[in-house]
Amino acid sequence: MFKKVLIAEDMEDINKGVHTLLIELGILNIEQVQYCDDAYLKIKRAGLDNDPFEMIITDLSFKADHRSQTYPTGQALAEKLNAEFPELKVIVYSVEDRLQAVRTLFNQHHIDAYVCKSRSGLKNLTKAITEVANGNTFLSPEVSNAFHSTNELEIDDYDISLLENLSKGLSQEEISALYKKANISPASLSSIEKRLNKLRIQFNANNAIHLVAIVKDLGLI
Amino acid sequence: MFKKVLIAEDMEDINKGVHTLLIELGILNIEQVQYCDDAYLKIKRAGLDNDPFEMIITDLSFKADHRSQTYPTGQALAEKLNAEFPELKVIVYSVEDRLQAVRTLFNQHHIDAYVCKSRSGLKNLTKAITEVANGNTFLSPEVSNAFHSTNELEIDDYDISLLENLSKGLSQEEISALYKKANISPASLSSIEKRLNKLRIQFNANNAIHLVAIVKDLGLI
DNA sequence: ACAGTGGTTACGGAAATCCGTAATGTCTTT
DNA sequence: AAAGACATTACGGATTTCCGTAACCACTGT
Repeated sequence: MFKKVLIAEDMEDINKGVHTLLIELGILNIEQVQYCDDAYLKIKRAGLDNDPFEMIITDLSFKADHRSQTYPTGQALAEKLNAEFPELKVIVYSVEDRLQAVRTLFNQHHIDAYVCKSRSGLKNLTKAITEVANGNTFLSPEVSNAFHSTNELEIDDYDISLLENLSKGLSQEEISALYKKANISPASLSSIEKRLNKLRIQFNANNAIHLVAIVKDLGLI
Repeated sequence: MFKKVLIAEDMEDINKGVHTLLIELGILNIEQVQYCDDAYLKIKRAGLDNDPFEMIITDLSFKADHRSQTYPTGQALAEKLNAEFPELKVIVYSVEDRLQAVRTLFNQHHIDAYVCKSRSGLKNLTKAITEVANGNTFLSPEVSNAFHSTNELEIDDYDISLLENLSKGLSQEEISALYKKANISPASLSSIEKRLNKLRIQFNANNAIHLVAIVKDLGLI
């Protein structure tokens, strides 16, 4: 089991809950921070002191306040940690249950576990910690279908970009002009229309507004 | 100070945090539930037993699971409690910081305090409890401008309903037909167009898609 | 009673979307 | 080189959204 663990979480009460859990698991050295930047600094410091953290449990969303942050979200922190401290184990503990977000965390930033805060959040967190301690990964049941799922796999980056531009208020014609300038391949208005039509069918959307609302709810954009 | 208090909150760790706070405040009789329906039943029961709760601290959002609920959200619970137990004090303790939601909770459902879960959530909750115990109301600083504020005051429930229907994929004409059937007052296509135009200006949106994307990001819908 | 204000409705034209069809282009297979 | 599959583009028409103007109420205040 781990000996030295860091908790990053901006709500003090949850912080307390996770803290007691770690104590019950027999982890001796536990530190807590309420900002991602502090988390990074503590990990950096510990590394320099040759007494590195073995694991971090972090939330995803941190409410912004007066202090401006280099790493405003757990996502940004995870990315940085993966780049600089690849051996550090990372568990994300968040209310978010958007499959796309979970996928990128695992695939791009190589986190070791993702646990959804929910009624049985602490139970799952316990499982996650023991799994990670054994060198495995862990995925909360709420988002377990993030990977071995059949659906929505055929939506590529082009689709995402299309949806993002739509949600930014560009008309289809403006998007066409933009893609022509940027040399992005299907750039004609006609192709864009066709692609959006495909997406509408795929997501059972009545119109473009509906489509954007749906994919925003799914966390695709 | 209160003697008998109920906590409704679906995440066990936060539940624990609030619980310890209440103990520190010297409140003897504390009960907890993880579902709004259970909260209602407990309060009902206590009323029949002539030993009613004096206060409830409730979250707003409860994750849905297998059990189907009559009151799926804290909002629905607050509405029911205000109608049936008007003397019961209600404190809402939630991460939500949407001003419109806070306003309706105070104006329609007559809650006594609204506290945002945040870094200083427990501190504010303490304040809220003492204020409510003295017969006052309390509002977290994060949402204190929900009332004496200049901004976004002119977005009412009608606007919200409009945006929601838009995001559900209804065309403006369909919304018009719907409102005519439901006897909702500005029901003509023309009025709906005009209202949406106002909202677009207010939110600096280029078109309806953009508008829906923005208000979804803001959490208005 | 009267003008003024603000909200609802009506209408019309420009622009954007939705949707089907068809032409062109590109690449693979034989 | 020819044929077939597939993506991209082009075009036309129906529908919807966008936006200005104006008529029609209801309500206010001097």
